Amino acid sequence: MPELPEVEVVRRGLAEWVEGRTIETVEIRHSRAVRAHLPGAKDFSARLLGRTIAKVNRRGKYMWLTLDDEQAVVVHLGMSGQALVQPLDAEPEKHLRIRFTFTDGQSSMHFVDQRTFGGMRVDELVETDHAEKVPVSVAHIARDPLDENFDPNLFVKKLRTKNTEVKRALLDQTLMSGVGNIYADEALWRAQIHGATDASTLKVAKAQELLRHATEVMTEALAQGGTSFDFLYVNVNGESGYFSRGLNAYGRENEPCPRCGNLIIREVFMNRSSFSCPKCQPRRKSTLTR
DNA sequence: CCTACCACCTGTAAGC
DNA sequence: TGCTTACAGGTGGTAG
Repeated sequence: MPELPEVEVVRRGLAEWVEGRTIETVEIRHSRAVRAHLPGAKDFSARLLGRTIAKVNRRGKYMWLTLDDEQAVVVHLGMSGQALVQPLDAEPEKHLRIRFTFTDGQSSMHFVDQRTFGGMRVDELVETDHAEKVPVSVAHIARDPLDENFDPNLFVKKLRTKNTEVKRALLDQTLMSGVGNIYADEALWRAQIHGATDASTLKVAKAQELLRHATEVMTEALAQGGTSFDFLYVNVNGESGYFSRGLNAYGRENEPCPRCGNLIIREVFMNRSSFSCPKCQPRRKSTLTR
């Protein structure tokens, strides 16, 4: 599951089901799922056996299971990862990559990932601003707009210094995290900005408005359990979210724009699809210097 | 330093 | 019915 709302849905589920539980067994069924753990799969398991999960945290699209003040298990879902809470006797899913059981003998945690772009690693925690600790591999990720210490003015400032297109900047997780292809298109539609607009040409007020829309659309999506087009995007109980019905542009090529009725178009940008309304979000001539 | 590109995978749907 | 091509909620490494 990918963007902030979907990851937060999973984080909440894990917080409910695994916080306070002690890991009894770790089964790695596909080494690629722990490829980011450089000391290897054996070391990964060894570091987890007998450890208790204190808390489940998130920044942007990254989650981590905090073990203590020094260490955490980073969980990244990539394009197709799922974290599921399953009964002990559940049939292994086709793409089950990692399985944890706990000493209470209750349910197990399954990390399922069709495309294996996601994975887990055990990481040291390092201190960031506001005396907060994050895993080393998450330290380069900016705070997301649902983070109480997120600084809107800092984001607006960074956005406006970028010599690139605004959609590319929205997807840059070092400016603000959590936004992916769906919510970038939805925020741009709400703000009536074409994604190819030079980020540096946005007025402060327009940049603030764009940020507000990004925050609002992700908050609304979270309240609906996230966006699911299929069973790849589900919560820890395997249930889909309902926000796909709240999308105004993403995936709606040739459908009328809910605001003006013109047909939504699809364009290829950064080797992926972008959806926009040609009337509400007119493309302007770029002055990007390259 | 900054920005742009694409490889990394598996599965599905559409086109011929 | 195949076979081929395009595409899918992300990102890290690297080339320029």
